[in-house]
Amino acid sequence: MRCDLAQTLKEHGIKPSVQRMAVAHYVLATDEHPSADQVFAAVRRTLPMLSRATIYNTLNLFVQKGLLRELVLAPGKVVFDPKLDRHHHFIEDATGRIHDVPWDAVRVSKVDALEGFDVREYQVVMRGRASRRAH
Amino acid sequence: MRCDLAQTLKEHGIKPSVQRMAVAHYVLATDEHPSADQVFAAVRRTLPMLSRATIYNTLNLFVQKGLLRELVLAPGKVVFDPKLDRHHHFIEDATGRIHDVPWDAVRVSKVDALEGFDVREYQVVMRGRASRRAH
DNA sequence: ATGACGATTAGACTACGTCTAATATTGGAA
DNA sequence: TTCCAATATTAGACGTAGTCTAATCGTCAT
Repeated sequence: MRCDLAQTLKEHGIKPSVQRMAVAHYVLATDEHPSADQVFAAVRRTLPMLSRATIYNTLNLFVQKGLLRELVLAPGKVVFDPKLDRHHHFIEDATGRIHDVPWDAVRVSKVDALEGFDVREYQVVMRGRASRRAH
Repeated sequence: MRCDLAQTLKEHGIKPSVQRMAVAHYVLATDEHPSADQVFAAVRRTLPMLSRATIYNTLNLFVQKGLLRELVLAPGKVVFDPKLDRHHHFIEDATGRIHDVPWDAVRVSKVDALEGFDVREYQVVMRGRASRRAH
């Protein structure tokens, strides 16, 4: 996977660089939904001179190029999600923790027939308690 | 409607006050999805000494008491929505404008059967272009 | 009237994100 | 290889949304 990273970036029209590789390495590998600051902290461990501006530039570039999705699910919580496959999201009331919900776990119908709207993408956002083991 | 405002607040366990009435009057009447600052600006026109802290206190109180819903639909855009009936949301890519989508316009199934999650509420968030007249 | 409690106020403060100007890196052309 | 232009990165200043604090004000029950 490591050696494919540069390739993955190029496929999305992103010129690879040390910093971008490091960000991609972290953010594409994790199961978490990290915030910009979490990414900053994590990548900084391997690249201590990394600047805050670069993190934001890079994350925004990735979003723009379709490599990441930007999720805004709770006040003050912007979070990034590797855009591998479509899925929905479940947010725990108590902790704010975000879980992925498989695309097929719920079914949404009639979205395409929406009068007056041309839906490019959609997702279901659910809130509540995690009733069993944390997924 | 005007004279019921105090009653509405009390029904939600909120002690009425001049400031709270003014905020409620604006935020429950509008069709917009105003941000905290929009509410601040609007209510200030009638109550010029109103402080920023009061707006946030009041809006958060209303949310906590179930009178409003807090929507976080785009980065940096927290927005308030009178919690009258359930509905979904459609966000225009170009403008960020938020439209209500009637609850019955799409159908979501299987939400209650979600393994491991106890869903308290959910909504569908859609993004795309408004294809005809702005709803 | 008085005292206690809650609401409101102004303004300092924090956190997240953007902008700017200067420097460093890259890739291509000679 | 050397040079140039274009792009990426950096540090730190800046902007903005929202929170916190301490003091003041209002309300209500006694």
